[in-house]
Amino acid sequence: MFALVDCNNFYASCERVFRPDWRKTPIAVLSNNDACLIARSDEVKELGYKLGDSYFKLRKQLQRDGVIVRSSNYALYGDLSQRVMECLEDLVPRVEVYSIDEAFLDLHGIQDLPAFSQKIARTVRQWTSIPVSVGVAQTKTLAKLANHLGKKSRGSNNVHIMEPPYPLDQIEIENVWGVGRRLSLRLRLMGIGTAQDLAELDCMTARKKFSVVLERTVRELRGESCIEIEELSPDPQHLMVSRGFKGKVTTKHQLQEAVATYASRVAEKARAKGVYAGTIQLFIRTSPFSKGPRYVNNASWTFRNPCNDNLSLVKAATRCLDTIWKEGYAYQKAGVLLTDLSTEQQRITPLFEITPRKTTGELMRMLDCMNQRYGPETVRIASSGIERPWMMSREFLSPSYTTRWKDIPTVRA
DNA sequence: TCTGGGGTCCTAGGACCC
DNA sequence: TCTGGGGTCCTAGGACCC
Repeated sequence: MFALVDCNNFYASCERVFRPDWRKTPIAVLSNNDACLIARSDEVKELGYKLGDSYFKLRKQLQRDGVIVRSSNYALYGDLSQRVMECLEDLVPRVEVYSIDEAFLDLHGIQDLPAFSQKIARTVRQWTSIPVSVGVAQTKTLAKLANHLGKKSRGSNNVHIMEPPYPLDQIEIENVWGVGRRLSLRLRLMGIGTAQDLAELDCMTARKKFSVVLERTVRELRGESCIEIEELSPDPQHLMVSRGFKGKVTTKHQLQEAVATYASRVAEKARAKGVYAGTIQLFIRTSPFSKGPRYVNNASWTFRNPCNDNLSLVKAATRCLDTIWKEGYAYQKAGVLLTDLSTEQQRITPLFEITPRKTTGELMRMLDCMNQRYGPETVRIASSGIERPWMMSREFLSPSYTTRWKDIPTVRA
């Protein structure tokens, strides 16, 4: 048996952890640049606000409805997520961290599933203050659906154990894990509208007309487990840092600052994951929504010696920018992508290359250490800019209660 | 006034090889 | 004056997920 543990309204719940006075207050969390709604507490959902609604259109309404609005604070959410996952790892031996707010658990051999599932929900709530829902079933796909059903039926303490006969006819095809917008449209045209219909689809047809992925989904819906728990997350294939700007960027100097900032950030990520980049790719673009002239381009640079230090990556990204920069456009976004990643063991160093100076590695270790201790970007490359007017706005940012010394809450007894 | 960010996997099709 | 068959590898693009 598998369980899917899912944090309820995760970002909104995180904002409440250190603000118990907001327990019953409606809370909405905004995307980067405070652009649109990406998370809502139950109260906000009940008020009728939709995911992806743009903030500036709703500002007054939200104010009238007494909704607390927050900018997204990934430092906080990431840290609280880790606490939830550690809590789960304490309860069961095999846990797959599936996303920032979800995990699959292997419940093989557990006798009293209802009692154990309740215990999971209770313990996570007690230890981390984050409410979760638990769905239990025979396959991962079914556990996802069990979770979905559990959330729909209130009062069941957010635990739902699904046993045959599965109530698949109550589930719309769009809610099946692995069936997205395009697939559901195609399936509906074939008269497949519920999870039950999909479970009844012939496996060969699923594979031939669609793909092996859909065939797996069909089998999983029938109770045949095809997707295993993956405890260890494999080494990443790509790493990317991209952001939209606050306002538009029209000068090369400012775009260069952004590119250096993103390249530094992605370098940091690579070091944290212990991987080296074989190739770096830069893209810049104007807004796809604006009426002005459009421009999208990318350039890449392949290293003879795979690397993950800020200096090499910023230098390469800047070179890429030189080749694609064009005057006269209002840039809206840029991104830096690392590919051809290798680990220390896999890393190929050319036979006759001068090995990179040891000091670079040392320098990066010191840099990471200081930035971890005193906050992100305490020490950074000068070309990433000082004032940085293009940097995304986060007007309603809450403190990073758990990851920043100066933000640690004070308790008075 | 705005419209997120970061991943994975699969498939189709072209280049190239014998 | 014609043009098979069977591979591999790579890339781009499309689908999905959160």
